[in-house]
Amino acid sequence: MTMRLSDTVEDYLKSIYHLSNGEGRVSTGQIAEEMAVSPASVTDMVQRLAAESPPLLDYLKHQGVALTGAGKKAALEIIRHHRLLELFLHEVLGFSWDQVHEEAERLEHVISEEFEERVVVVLGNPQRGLHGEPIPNRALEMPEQDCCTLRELRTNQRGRIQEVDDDDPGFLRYLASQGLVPGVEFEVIDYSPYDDNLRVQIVDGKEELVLGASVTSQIQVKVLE
Amino acid sequence: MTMRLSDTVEDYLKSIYHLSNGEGRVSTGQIAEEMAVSPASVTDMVQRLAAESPPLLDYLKHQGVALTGAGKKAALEIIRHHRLLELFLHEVLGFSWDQVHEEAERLEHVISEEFEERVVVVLGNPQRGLHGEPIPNRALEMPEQDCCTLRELRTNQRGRIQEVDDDDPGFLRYLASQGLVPGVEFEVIDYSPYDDNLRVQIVDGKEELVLGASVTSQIQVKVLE
DNA sequence: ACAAAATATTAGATTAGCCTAAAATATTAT
DNA sequence: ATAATATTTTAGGCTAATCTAATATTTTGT
Repeated sequence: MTMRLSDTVEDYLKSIYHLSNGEGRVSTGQIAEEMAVSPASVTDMVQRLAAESPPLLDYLKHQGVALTGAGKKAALEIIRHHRLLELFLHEVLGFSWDQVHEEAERLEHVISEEFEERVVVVLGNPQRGLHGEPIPNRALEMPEQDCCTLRELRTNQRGRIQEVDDDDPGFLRYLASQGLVPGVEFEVIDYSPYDDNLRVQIVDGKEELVLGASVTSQIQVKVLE
Repeated sequence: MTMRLSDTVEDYLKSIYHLSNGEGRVSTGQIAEEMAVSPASVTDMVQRLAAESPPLLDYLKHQGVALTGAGKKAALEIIRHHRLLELFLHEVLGFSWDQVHEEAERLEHVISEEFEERVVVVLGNPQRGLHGEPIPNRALEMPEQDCCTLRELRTNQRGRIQEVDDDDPGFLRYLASQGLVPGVEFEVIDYSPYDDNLRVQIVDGKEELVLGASVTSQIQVKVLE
């Protein structure tokens, strides 16, 4: 009896997916942090979701939770909605890339499968979202990704930006202003071990950029060569 | 302190608007019927809404409720969303005229003013919805309507269909199949006082149509001449 | 290995929105 | 005018989602 999930439950599943990348266990504390609710609320909720039939979470006291198959499906459905909506809001309604997240965050819970499918048709069945995120396919399978964070690269490594975090408008405007958008290729000129700064040269770009760890850890890249 | 209204509250205000046409008082029983909840739930809710500051309803025990200025504004905002969305879903995403209502019913509560405004731009600031309903303007004023129900017309009167009820997909498909869509002109050939049937000839249409009261009372028309 | 610190869980409350059953008030029909 | 019927309101309860405060468990540092 797969009941309609509340917006709140969908948000929990989505957060857990993001924290675990769909695989391992995550602590209730991490979830509380991510969702800005008290740890007690999280414990309560994860116990309820683990008690559903079928269970959406696998919960072990003091050992955190993992998504079950059903929980992962539900999370991917919402993530698919979110990414399709962000693209739709940009392409069809002209929202800027820093505005789309907030709007999609509300719409993702209420659109029908009919709406989803019509958006897919209008957009031409896109494989990646506005910020480079892979879009789960109709069968709710997430495409395999071969990436790491820019933070992990070192001097002389080259790469291509695959994906950037979509939830902070100010950060997104900053990235756009620096030309740090998905698809762009670059080379790491220098790594500074003390502050974790990277000096980066964008291919065809003008000056080099110096990027701190809080920036480089929010950019997913594919290493070239 | 005009707090964000819940979806439920918005639905109550919308129902009250529809039952009262924005003006008079409506009984708690009517609201309960319209919203498919118990009369006790309605009493509870209307008392809360009348106690808000500013009050959204004017409530007198055993005498029903009327929308206040604030309540009417809130209702019209949702109605504007609904009608713009129906048109958008049809024009941009290709939903059929009987599918749009259900989808708009959910979306109307979550779209931002930004979304609303971008839809207005894409649609060219439309004055009427997909089913002929007037769309409240940006200042949330409802255009004056000069209409009555088809049911009130009699033999030899001519008219133009202005608006049809949007909430029953089956009814809408029936109307479309009979050519009874907004803008169409017709003449009443005969009125039958016993069953309230009307014989109607559509201008440029083939055969006459015989329409029962449950159909004619859901069609708004403008009398011609 | 054990005390201190950090993290997680339980217990007890609150709020919104709904319900049913009982009581109060209006309306209608004779 | 009053009894019978309708409608409306009150009273008491339920569930989902949250909170704070108190307790329990795990992890860490010496």
